[in-house]
Amino acid sequence: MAYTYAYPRPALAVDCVVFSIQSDSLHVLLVERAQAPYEGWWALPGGFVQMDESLDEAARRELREETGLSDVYLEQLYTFGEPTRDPRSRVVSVAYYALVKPGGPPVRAAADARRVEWFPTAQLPPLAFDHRQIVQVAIERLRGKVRYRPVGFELLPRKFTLAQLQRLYEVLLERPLDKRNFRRKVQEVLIARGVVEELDEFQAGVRHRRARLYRFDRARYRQLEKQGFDFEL
Amino acid sequence: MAYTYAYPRPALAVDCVVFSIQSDSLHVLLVERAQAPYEGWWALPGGFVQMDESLDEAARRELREETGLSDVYLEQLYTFGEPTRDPRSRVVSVAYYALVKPGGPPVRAAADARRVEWFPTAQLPPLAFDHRQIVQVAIERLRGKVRYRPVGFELLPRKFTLAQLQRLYEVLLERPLDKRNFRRKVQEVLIARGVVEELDEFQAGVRHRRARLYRFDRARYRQLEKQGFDFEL
DNA sequence: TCAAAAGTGTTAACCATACACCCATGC
DNA sequence: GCATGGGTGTATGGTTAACACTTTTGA
Repeated sequence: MAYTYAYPRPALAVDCVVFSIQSDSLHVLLVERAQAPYEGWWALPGGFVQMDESLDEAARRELREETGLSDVYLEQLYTFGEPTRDPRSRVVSVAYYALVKPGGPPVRAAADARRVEWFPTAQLPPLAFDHRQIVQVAIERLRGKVRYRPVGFELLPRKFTLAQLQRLYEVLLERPLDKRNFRRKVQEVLIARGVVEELDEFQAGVRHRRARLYRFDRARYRQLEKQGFDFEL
Repeated sequence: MAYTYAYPRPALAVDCVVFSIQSDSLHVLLVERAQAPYEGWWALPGGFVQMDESLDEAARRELREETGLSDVYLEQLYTFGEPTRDPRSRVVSVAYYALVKPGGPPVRAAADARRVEWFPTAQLPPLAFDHRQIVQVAIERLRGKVRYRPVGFELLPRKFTLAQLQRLYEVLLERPLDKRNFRRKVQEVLIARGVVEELDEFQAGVRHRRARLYRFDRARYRQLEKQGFDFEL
């Protein structure tokens, strides 16, 4: 089958910058390309948009097909369209970033991906196309967003301790936070307003005092967000 | 001439939400479409991306062709790609927003545009496609951005008074600001650091005390931005 | 001389920051 | 019993917010 148009069209792709936290540092998921161009190079998971799916759907589909991931937090990042960003031909790519919670099923390579692996953002291998730049933009966006929106919870397990939450913020903001001030803030802006729920459950099996567990209430947050809820660490 | 591909491709367009301030309220520039679909409807200026131009270039070209505007502040907004957003066929649109200073050459209709007109954001006519939604997203982005980046200056004349600057912020933030507190803040965060330059010039021809004029130093801001300059009203 | 907007300081409330010790648990 | 991280309150300095009158100009 072939498709013919009166004017030339760029190809349209999506690419995903998938973040997770591992051993207290920010990681990105990369796939090793099985095909030219850049065969054998590491790249962002992604691929071409199909005619009957939205851009968000395309991003989710490609993620599922190439890495096995589903149920992630996904948000559009930026659209990259320099005429020469793909050596073959004009390809415009709508980039997304995704946040994944630890403890889900492990990633597995499939489709066009030979291998799939998590890399710490501080030590990325050379990347195909302009993917290095895309990762850079995604990191900046994430760091900016976390200051005024509670996206960080998407990087934690469903039930988490306040120490985990604090470490997450320290990793993302790249500065140490005071434990007591952090807890007071979380208490008054998140717990008091019901965005974070204090559970009657505790850690188990640790060789020190067990920490209380908490849960993020996304529905409650959405509700407050509409009323102009001003989040700030 | 015809162009043939092995797989179908969405068409790729750009659309621009052009903002200006007029009589103390935020306006958007719309064009009346000269062609189907939505012939006779108001729409955002925009059009299809050509193969040899970047997305930014496409946005600037379309703005120039349809409205005569050039030399505007332009920034990518979001990419809209619902499969049914265009009734003819699949069209993905990379939306931009632009800020224009008052007092430039007047806009003029050309190319596919029958008329060009400024509308206050509070009273927009029915818009073609999903352009109403795009405008909505652009307004939210602008309101958010102005809180932590000095984009507002792109909506003021090159030389402006502090009262104009304050009115601008009041329009964008939708709340009144205290004159003395506002001036102190501008003094210590912008003037003291050289981002805004105090001129030895004053308004003329007003029937009250003449206000001092100021100028935004974009180069100076760029320089500080790299060093992690924390702007905040 | 009047109307209209420019320009200018002080005080009180609030918020952010810095800081140190006891508690519970598993080994 | 000791090592490990969990959990808790207060005092200080800095920032924000509220507030009113005098000045300059053109008509």
